[in-house]
Amino acid sequence: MSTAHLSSRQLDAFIALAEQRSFTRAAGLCHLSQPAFSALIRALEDDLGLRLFDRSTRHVDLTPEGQNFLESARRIRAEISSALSAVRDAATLQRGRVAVALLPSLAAGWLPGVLAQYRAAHPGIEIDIADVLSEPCIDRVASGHADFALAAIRADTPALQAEPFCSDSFYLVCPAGHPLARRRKSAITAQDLAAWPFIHLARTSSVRQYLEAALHPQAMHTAMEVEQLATVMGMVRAGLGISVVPALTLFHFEQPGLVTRPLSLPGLTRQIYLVRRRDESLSVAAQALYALVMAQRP
Amino acid sequence: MSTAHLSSRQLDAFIALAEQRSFTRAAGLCHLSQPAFSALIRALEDDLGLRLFDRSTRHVDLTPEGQNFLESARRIRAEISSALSAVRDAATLQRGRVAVALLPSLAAGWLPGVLAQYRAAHPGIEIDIADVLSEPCIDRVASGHADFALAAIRADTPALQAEPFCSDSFYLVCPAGHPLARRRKSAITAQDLAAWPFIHLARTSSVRQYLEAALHPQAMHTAMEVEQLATVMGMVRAGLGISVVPALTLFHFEQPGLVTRPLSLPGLTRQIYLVRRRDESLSVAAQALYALVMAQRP
DNA sequence: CGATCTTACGGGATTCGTAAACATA
DNA sequence: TATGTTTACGAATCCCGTAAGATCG
Repeated sequence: MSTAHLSSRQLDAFIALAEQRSFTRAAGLCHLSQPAFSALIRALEDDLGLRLFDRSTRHVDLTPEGQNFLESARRIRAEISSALSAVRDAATLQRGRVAVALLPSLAAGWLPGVLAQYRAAHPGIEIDIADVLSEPCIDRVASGHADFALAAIRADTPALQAEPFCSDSFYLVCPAGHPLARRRKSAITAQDLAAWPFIHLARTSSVRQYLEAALHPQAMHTAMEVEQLATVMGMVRAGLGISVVPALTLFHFEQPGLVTRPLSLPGLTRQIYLVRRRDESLSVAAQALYALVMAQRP
Repeated sequence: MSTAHLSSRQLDAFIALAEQRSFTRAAGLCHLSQPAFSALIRALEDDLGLRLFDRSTRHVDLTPEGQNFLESARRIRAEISSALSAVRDAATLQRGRVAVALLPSLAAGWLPGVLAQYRAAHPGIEIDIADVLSEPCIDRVASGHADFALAAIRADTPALQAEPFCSDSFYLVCPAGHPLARRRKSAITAQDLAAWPFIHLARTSSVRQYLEAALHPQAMHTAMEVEQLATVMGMVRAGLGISVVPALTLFHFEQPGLVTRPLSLPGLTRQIYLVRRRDESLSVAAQALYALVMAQRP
């Protein structure tokens, strides 16, 4: 290997001289004095071991080897320029990509406002949202498909790192005019809830698990078990039962004919965590979204 | 445009660090002290405007942007390396191409020995020989298909430049035992030649033109007009006539049953010129062949 | 505590710009 | 002779290596 001391300024100087065919003009383009420019070309030729230009005081022209090198030089400069602008675009958030996985409740109710700000500030960044349950959220972070996740699982492993993001209290949902709707929140107990037909989510949902853990050992009067919160809403509105859902999902229930009431039952608080890969920094685009997400946490 | 002060040493340093994941080891590979290497990486990061590595005292790892840049960096380094070795190979005559146009007589008799030396010295150089008449020789130089030519035309134009290469005297060719074969060369005149049937080359050949100009106004006794010197040889050997050919073509006539005799008739000397493009330097490969050709001129 | 990266700093090489010398049309 | 390149040289800059400081496992 030889002393490859090729700098991009030498490349630029070479190309400028090849195009201008004049040391004086090319030196001007490179913001150099003409003698300094001349030395630069000389150094390049010495490095390469041959003359790239035939020069007389009146004429500057490429040698045959210089012509060959010019093609390579142009290609290299284009590559460098493209790589440099790519990385600078990434640094200045003009280009890039960020991928987030988060719970559907956060994705529908809280996230859109945050993303609107993010997109307004950084319109060039591509955004990938995965609105999935907690477990696939974690999987996406672990596999590298997401930069970070907001999920209800405290995933602290050697590979992953979790920090508390927000806590999500639970609300009673019932038809307007329901007896429980008139109670003060402090007065509602697990037993009160058990007195009415209850619309449950599926056992796989984290909401259901939180709920059962907090109400234990009180058994609920299960009227129905459904998959979607929108279905819960419909059932409650139709008077088929009541339900309890996290605050972050209340946007589903802001409907005429429905009433929501905060609950304060011991242990009935869902914790949301922000999960990312341990010992791996976020991309600039992800970092910016991370900062915004933390600033706008519910 | 920003200050693109990207040097190939920075590229090498970046790639080395990305591969080694250790400043100390990478610095060693780059023949730098570790602090100097560290400064190099810092300067690169400052230029680009973002961090390429996450470093703790125990761990060095690429940032997401660093990973993207690594691909570009590897591609750029490969391009640079390839361009550099190409131009250095050209400078050291390990690769390249040279194209020469020259008269068939020179190509058959004199050139092979020269080319054998050239190829032995520079086996990597591709050689293109055009063994054509003078006019196409000049055309090839003018059109850039040949680096230089050896031809019988003094082609001094604004674009072309000719220098005398060698002079080619003429020889009588006749069957062994022919009366002229016993003469002393000084004694042979144009009239002597005119007394015998003469095998001519075509009027388009430069040999014929030289011959007619030198013998003028003596009219020859034309027995036949053929295109190829080998045909002339056959005809003369068969006793159909005599002929006069340049010394450089005598290898055609070194045959049993034939005799050659130098002629010294006034003006009967063919001048060969080396023709090249004016104000354009020869490639290194062509320069080397040029030097050899001049050193070995007949 | 040990290995490793960063900071501090003095010396040396590189490179710049001005000015004079040189070359060609 | 005029334009444009090269050479000469003092000065500013950049870069390297040694040594001390900081940090993480």
